Amino acid sequence: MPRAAKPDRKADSLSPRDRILEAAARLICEKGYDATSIQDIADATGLTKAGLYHHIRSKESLLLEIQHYGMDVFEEKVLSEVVAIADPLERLKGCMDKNVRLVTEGWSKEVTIILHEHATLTGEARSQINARKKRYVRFLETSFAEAIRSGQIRPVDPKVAAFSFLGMVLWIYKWFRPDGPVSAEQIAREMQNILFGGLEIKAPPRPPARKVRRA
Amino acid sequence: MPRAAKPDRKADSLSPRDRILEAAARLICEKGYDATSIQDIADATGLTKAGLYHHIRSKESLLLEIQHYGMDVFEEKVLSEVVAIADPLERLKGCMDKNVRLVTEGWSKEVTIILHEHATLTGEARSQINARKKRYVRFLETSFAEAIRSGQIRPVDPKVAAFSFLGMVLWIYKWFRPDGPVSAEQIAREMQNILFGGLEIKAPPRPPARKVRRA
Amino acid sequence: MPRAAKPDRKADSLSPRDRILEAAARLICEKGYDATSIQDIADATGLTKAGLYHHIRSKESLLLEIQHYGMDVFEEKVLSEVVAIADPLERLKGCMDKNVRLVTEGWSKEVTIILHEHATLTGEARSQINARKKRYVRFLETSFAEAIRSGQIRPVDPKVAAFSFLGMVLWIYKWFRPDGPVSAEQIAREMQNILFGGLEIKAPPRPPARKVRRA
Amino acid sequence: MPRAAKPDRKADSLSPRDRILEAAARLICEKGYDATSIQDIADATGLTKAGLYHHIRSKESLLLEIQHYGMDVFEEKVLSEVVAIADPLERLKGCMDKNVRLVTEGWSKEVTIILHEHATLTGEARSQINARKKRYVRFLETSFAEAIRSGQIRPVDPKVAAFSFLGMVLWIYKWFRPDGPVSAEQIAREMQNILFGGLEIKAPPRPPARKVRRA
DNA sequence: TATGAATGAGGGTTCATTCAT
DNA sequence: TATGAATGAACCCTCATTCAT
Repeated sequence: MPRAAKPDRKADSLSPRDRILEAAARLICEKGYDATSIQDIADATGLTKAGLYHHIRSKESLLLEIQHYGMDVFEEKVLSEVVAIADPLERLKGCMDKNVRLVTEGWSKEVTIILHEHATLTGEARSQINARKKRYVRFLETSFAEAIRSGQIRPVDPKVAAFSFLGMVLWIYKWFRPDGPVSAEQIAREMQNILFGGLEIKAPPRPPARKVRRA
Repeated sequence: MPRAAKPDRKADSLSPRDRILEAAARLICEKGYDATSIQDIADATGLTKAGLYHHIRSKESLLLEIQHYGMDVFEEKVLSEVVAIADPLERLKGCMDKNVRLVTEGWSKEVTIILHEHATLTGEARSQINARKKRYVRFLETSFAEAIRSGQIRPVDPKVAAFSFLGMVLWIYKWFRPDGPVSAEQIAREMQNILFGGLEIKAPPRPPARKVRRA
Repeated sequence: MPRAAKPDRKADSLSPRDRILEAAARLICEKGYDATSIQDIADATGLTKAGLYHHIRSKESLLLEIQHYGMDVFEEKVLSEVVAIADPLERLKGCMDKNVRLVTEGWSKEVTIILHEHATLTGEARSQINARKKRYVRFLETSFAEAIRSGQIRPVDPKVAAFSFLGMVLWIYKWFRPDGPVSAEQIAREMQNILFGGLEIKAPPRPPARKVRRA
Repeated sequence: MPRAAKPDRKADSLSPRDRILEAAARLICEKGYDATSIQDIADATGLTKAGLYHHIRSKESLLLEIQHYGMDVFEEKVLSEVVAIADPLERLKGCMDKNVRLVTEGWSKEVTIILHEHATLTGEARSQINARKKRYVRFLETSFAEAIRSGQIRPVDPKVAAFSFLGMVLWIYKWFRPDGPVSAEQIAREMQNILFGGLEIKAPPRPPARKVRRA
């Protein structure tokens, strides 16, 4: 399993194991799991097919590992950065910012695979990944519920809110192009604005507003 | 063997052709295009592989036909219902409502396939479908831009707004279960609320502002 | 079986049967027997595959019939024209002339098929055609032997002479193009010249030769 | 499994690759390309179909390789042996001798395939082989033209002469049987005799000879 | 570690032929 | 006669995986 804490001199100094994961992720992301053959991965790593099997147990285990790795990165780059934020609205905004950047900046391969090959794994492997995904959904749901209770955002269904958040953010992998007209920063800013700029109850307004109206 | 003498509520009275499309859509939706074999589809329709080829030209043509059919339904059930709405905000709200219902009520198979197998078709076939998809994106972008110009919603990037809309709505296919805790109606209502209830510039503020300007 | 004695107003007035044979011959000549499907022949005749089977017994029977028909035409246009010639050398020269014309002028399709699909038929069907071919070889051998006995041509092996004759003449189907630089007439004349102009013993030499034998 | 420790006179010591080519050539020669299945070739080599594909790229590539190999052998055993002969008539006679021996002695399989499957290859592969064939035709044409200019043979059309030469010689593959009544040597001798014994202008002898006799 | 060779299973597709209508 | 539908057998080829070396 690739550790994030590494000399990190880029792809050339990686262990064979990591070079395989790297190549597999690239190919599976580009062509899909079924359309990527073991031969493709062997070619991309300069190994023979049989040689490859000294490093991996099976094609499916590769996919599982890539998905776990993607979740590792996600949890490191997104979740762990925001879990400690006490204010639920700030937590959600931070989460959106980090998540947009993850999807748009460099880790899109693994994320794309997790999203696109969501039904390829089966049995235990599938359950493992699904459990990790559900943790994230629940984290979002909980945060939305908190923000509603605290009066920071309007009372909406937390589940629908969480999946709306996810849909907006994860859908990005289907249309974003790094060399396109919209930058990652713009997307992060605009999406925060779109979802929270409206959703959010503009703090002073409401209670005063009521008072004013009553007056 | 299809007997004509039957109550025939649904699938039983279809032409062989349509029964094949129906079965193929179901299987491809469930397992993915690559994981669905011609044998699977033959089994599901009670034909032999060779018999199947009496009705279709190739596996890929099946996928193309399903996707075109999905786009047909989409354009009939969603686009054609809202294009004539003059008010851009109402148009967008109506569009969201119709689209959510399409995704949640019965046509999800074809839509799912269009979304999930977005890179499976190649060449001319792929271009055809992509062109139809892009029409929808542009329709949304344009509507958002109009609504911004008319002052009905806050000034956000129309492209990001359009893809946020799409992400929210289309992502539904990944999590919605008809027998789940959230109904299709709820989703439609809540998502309208989430995206426009916030995005929209609340009416009261504006009139005074206008009056002031006019004054 | 197509009769040669017909109104002969060309392809349009033919019986379905003959239109099938005509189309099959054309296609099999162009693409080969294995590469020509029953569907191809059905398409070319405007029939359905099943309709075709009302007129023919099997694909192989079609090939047999075409080959028999080719042999019919050959015997009518070549053999029957020259068998009665008493002088063996004149007979051979006439035979070459007729044969070259047959191969180059209009009946090349059936002849090509007989030559190219010489191993496609099996069993009884193959034997039938082979028997007819062998008759021709023996006819040539006999004629060469006669011409040698009569002192008209030099003493060569009649079998090799016969197959040389055949090779020269039948090979034409591999290289002749009606719109090419060499006309059918030229070929006929030149090949007579090449084979007999040389082979033939020029008049004067002969008498001495007899004397030698007598001595 | 190829064991190295063996007397190994012929086929047994070949590389798997060559054993495949050998078997394929034999089968394709016997039954034709279309009628020879990959399964046939696999059976003949003791491999499975999938195992076969470890050594070859496709069925068509096998045919191409066989044809190129046939041309290689032809150029080595025929062309290279005679190109250097200065006298054009001697060159043609030598060529006929070598060519007859090639067709009758052991290399007939590949030659037969080149001749019979002349329309099976397509595209680039076909062009490659055709180019090599055409070189030979031009070589013969040129040699005939030279021999005519030098007054060694009577003035005939070089193109027709070249194709007559080819027809005689190549047709052999259709009728020659190693255990038949005519030996390869006989064929070579007789065909030289038939084509050149007559074609050739008996140099000074004839016109003077006549005068002398008359005198 | 590494590999060449091999394989069983299965992929999509085509074929000549049949038969109820 | 004619046909739409169907089929069993075969087609070429690819796959993930294994194993002796």
